[in-house]
Amino acid sequence: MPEHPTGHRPTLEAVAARAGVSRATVSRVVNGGAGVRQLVADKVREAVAELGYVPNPAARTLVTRRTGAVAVIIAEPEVRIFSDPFFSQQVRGISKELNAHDTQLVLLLVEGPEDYERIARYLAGGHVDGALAFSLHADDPLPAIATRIGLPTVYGGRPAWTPAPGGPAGVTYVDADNRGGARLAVRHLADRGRTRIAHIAGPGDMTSATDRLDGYRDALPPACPPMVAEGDYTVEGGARAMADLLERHPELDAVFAASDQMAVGALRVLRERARRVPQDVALVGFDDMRSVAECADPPLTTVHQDIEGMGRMMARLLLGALDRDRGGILAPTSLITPTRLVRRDSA
Amino acid sequence: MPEHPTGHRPTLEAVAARAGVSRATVSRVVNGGAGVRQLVADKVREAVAELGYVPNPAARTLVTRRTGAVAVIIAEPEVRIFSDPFFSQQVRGISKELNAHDTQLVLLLVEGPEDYERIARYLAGGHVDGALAFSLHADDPLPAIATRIGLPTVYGGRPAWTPAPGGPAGVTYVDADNRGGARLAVRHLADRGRTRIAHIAGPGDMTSATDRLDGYRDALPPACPPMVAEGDYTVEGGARAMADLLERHPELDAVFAASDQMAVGALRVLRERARRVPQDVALVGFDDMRSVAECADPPLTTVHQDIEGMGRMMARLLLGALDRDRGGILAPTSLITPTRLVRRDSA
DNA sequence: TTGTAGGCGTTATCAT
DNA sequence: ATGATAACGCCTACAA
Repeated sequence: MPEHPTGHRPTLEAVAARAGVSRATVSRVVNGGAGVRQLVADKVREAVAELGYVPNPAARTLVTRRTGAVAVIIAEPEVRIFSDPFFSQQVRGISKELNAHDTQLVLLLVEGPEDYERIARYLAGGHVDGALAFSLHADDPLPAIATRIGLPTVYGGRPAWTPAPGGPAGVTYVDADNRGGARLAVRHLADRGRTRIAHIAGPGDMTSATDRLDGYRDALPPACPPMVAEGDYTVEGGARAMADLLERHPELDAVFAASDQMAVGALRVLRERARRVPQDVALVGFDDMRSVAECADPPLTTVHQDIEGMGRMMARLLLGALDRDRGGILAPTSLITPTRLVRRDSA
Repeated sequence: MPEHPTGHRPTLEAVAARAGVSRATVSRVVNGGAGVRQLVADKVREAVAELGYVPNPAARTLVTRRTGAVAVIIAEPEVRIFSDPFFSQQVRGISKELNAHDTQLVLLLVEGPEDYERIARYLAGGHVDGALAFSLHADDPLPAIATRIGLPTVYGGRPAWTPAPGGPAGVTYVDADNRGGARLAVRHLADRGRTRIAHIAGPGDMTSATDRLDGYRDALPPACPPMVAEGDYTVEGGARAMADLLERHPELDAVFAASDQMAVGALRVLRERARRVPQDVALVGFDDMRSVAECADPPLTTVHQDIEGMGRMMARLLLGALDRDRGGILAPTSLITPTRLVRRDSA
């Protein structure tokens, strides 16, 4: 196998010379080889192998105007991305789908507001053919940037400025059925005979949190008054919310937490206050992060969502738009993936 | 602010025409503007702004032979990457450093052995100027690929085929002082009067695990017999190892676990067996993953390492080599970052 | 089916 | 200090 650790790599020209054909023919063979005689094609492929030829992507991009890369933009405060396997899974799904289409993943981590300028410049530069963006808060400048540049973009999770699922979106996004999943959780609690069902909600500026809160309200039995405390999707936040809830509503007999992490925090506080789970207080989480839910004590009953699958869908949607038309008009579609309840021991 | 959602973006040519100068001058201004009269430079910058000109990276790469991107290659079985904030932190450190140098991060996730062909092709294609690679097992094909292609590469964690730290490396890598950290942990246990100190080790084919095991052996008091069980860095693995240890050595009064995750698993088993922590069994972890160590019950005493810092160092080493010489001979250096003990309640 | 030739947008080497 | 002009490596009409 030829090597070119230093010095210059062979070009189309070199392969052409070696195979005794023109550059055009080599190009055809390299790009699928339609319309080239079998015999000639074989000769070219041989030359390619002998010389260890690899196409120069920059040159290719220059003429085709396609980079074969998409950006994955993750803007999230440290606290979450550190402790949350959520992104890892979603990125993994994306990566699988992109790999299958020979497309590269350029990771753009947003550390602070000042980064958006850099990111805008990058996207405007035409380094990538499209973008996948996550967890946008209401004031996120990214959508405006993407729109201005005309960059096909798929969002992960319903963007905050978007009407509730079902309504016209204006953008393309993939999300779990947060509201439906929350209903599942609360209904399960009610079915188990609980009548004082509280909710530990996520941050009010995230749609996953508000959608789950809506689902909680939907499914709450008429006789049960809403009891809600807001956390921030972290273990600590869940613990604080639980303490708050116990203070205000000592009579509660069930809790639906909007994330497994918060459920774990709640678990800790409940144990400290000597409330048994599930006997005294039944608890249901959300996310079904196995490393969290299964290892909790007791293991968490929780709402499962296919995170990796959502990542794959995002990539698929984008790739579809990319090779359908190169202008990149992405039909505003929202794709909602189903959730289901996973019963373990906490409820 | 001009937009080019569709149609063609302005080129150097257009800017030159608008400013009434040559392409060469515009190029100079865009690239720092040395050797151009102030007046002319300003005129050019104005034209750039008016037209919303952004350089075409492909064209630039074609002639400079630099992409301004580096690959981050992560090869790890699902089980870890899902539950481990380790990579997130390291990637974050890398991202920060790369951003500061206007360099892009291309993420290459290795799903299986069959992926190496794809990755080799990608790296050989000259899409990136260098690579950062993680957690290589002994038989990983990546180093051979990187060497063959002549791609400057920095490794995260001592590669398995490499002699113990201190010896000649042959490659450049950044690692924590695993051995020293393990000594810290065991010494702390001994100082607290423990005389039967066991160890839950990580996978035998990872240097972080074997180095920590070596450190355990180093610091073990002469009177204390080595008691070791192997886990796999996961909560479950830690639980199994702990159960195993208790079976074989019921007399143990302290445990040093090679990761916080495994320590959490151990914690669960100890509680099930009614051994109090730290009274009956003192426990020290490794990693100081805050989300894990602080939230454990009791909070874990553990060995801290600066994971994000390690990521930054990796990037810094690579970038340094990249703009020092463009051939990319990276002096084989190993950089070992210090560890320290963080005392909480488990020991 | 194959070859010829032009151009993609930039940097870099010369002159001037 | 500035401007021509030649690469850089590839794709793609168009011609043969």
